[in-house]
Amino acid sequence: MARGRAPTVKDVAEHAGVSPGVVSRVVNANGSVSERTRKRVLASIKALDYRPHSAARELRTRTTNTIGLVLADVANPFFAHLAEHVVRHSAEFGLGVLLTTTQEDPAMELRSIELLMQKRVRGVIAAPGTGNAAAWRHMRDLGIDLTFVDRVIDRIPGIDVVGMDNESAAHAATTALLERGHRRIALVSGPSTTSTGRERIDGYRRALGEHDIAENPALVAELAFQRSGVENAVRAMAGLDEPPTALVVGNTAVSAHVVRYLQECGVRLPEDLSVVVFHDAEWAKLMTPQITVVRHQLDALARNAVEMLHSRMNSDEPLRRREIRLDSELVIRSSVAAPRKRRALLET
Amino acid sequence: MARGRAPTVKDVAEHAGVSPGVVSRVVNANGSVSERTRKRVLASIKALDYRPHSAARELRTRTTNTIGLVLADVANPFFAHLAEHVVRHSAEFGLGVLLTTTQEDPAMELRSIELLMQKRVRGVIAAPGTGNAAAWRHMRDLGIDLTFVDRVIDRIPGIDVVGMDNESAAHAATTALLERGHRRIALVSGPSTTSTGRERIDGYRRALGEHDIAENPALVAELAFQRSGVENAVRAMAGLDEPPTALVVGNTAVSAHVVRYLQECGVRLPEDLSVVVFHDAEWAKLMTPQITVVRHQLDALARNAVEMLHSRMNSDEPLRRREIRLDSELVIRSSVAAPRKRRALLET
DNA sequence: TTGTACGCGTTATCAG
DNA sequence: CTGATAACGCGTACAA
Repeated sequence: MARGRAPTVKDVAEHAGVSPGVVSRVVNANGSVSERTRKRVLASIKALDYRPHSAARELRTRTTNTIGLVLADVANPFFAHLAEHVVRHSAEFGLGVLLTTTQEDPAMELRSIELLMQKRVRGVIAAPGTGNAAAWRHMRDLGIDLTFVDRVIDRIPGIDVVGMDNESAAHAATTALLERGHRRIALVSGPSTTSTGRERIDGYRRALGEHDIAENPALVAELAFQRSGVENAVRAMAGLDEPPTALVVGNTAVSAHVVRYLQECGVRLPEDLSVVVFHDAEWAKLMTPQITVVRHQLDALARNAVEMLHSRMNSDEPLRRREIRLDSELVIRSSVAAPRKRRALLET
Repeated sequence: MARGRAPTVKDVAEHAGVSPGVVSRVVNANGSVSERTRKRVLASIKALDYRPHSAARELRTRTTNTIGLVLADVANPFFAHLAEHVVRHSAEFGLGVLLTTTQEDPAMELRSIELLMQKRVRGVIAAPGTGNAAAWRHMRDLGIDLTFVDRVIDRIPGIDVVGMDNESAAHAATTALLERGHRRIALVSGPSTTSTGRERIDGYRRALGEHDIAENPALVAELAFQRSGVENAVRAMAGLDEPPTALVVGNTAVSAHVVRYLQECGVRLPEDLSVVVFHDAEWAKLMTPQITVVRHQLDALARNAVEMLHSRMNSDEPLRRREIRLDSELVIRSSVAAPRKRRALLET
């Protein structure tokens, strides 16, 4: 719908009987201007409902107050909370957030990157997927500051990272199960092509090793971040001659599906299976039994990401690459118990 | 971090031995250009890694491919899913999405509006709160196309709306309970200052009326979209001489808290209380019993919103205001049953 | 303290 | 089919 053109500095200047330069100085609290004319200009601005044109300003100053946020799937409660916090903290810095979603699809991620580069965003916060290392590096080389959250692509140096200490978290979760007497502990994790997947598997392994338990490959399932594959993986593990007595789910994208499928199969928690899940989603505390979770500091994660990006954006010095790892907390709930007598997990 | 300036049309033109205008025509598939030079220009673009500068283009063409999305709280699963779908469908149209969050705070909403106006976004999709009717109207008057989702501010004509048929949904939910023999049905809804709150209360009332039941004000709680107030409201209703035997929760922001508090109080579902909740969140099907829900067509909601906005953006004709109401589906699960013998709901 | 003039990168117009 | 030129709205040196 076409409307009358929005007022410009020129209009304001005319209305106030000054020159455009003066108006600019007023709105940007830049150069000096007499109090009298300042008042007059301010009045004209209000009178005309003047609003500086972002694009023009960006063009002239060669900078924006917009950042990009690239996540896999905002419908995933983990990313949803992360997004909410990032948006809130960005607003505190006066930064707008251009949100983009990839569905874990490298092609979509590439399109996101391309969009953000055209928009010349000032910086980007991203939970990177796999396969676009070159594109991310390119982005950084072009001067767009970059902060990775949650995940790392360790092939790319010079990019700040803020994530969780996944190794320790997985270690703690596994150890808690071991200490309750479990010996056959299964792990459903994300792909080991992602940093989070790798780190969580590492922590799991370390815990097993410390208890002199040989790792059983059949008990480790690397699932893509999609619903498909969940049922097969669960059935495969449950159908083993010696099925697991405990399960750690380190893949937030599928954890609800895993738990739901266990329910559907009639697996009783924690009698038949003890369960620990990464991320303290809403449902964890609503279920019966309440699910033991690894609780992340999502707000701190977001705050650090925004702050790191912001500081980097405002310093010409290419600071050394920083990496922050936040501790997670193991919240024991009733889905964890000592193993019971051996029996088949599923009636097949 | 300062980097060498990005290449411009001028650079590309030089490199290809043509004029800037030709380059522009090539990238925009606009005017006509000989195949030979087109190839050459394309090669130069690739060679220099040229990317059109969004801001410059916006300045010149007086238009953007960015829209705003204003929601209350992306951490709320309802809005999270909505956001995901909006972002995805927008991407299909080549639209970037500037996400903003208000926490149901009018002041934050106003800041969002201001940000989006400065950015001169092409259009906005918003679930508007209360108290900024004038600002929204102003935005529309300035030529920014507007589509409201989920909620309506009916004081503002000329703005497209796509929402759910809340009245029917609440009516259906209430009726399902009535038909199972419930007579004392409670309702926890959002503030009646919001359209969704009002409509859901209306539907609830109509259902009661059709069954010749007088409305009991003590059984209707209008809760703000915040956690606080949940416990008091629940306790107040449970403490009545004649406590409700069924409950409809029409406020997605607090529904999980309501259910959790009921659990904590030892209220058994559905024996002590039948429950229906708006929005089919992840946890509804994970709980024991599984919760009966009103399931919305969130993807259709988002798709319609984006499509309406897109069509409006691309037609100079100020089309008549359109309003779309999507049906919701009542998904009966085991949290609903016939009322049992009367007993106190809480041991006080 | 204020005004002027130029350039940011792009596209539309108009001659050639 | 191509090239030159102006203008989009703003900030900023520099001159007044």
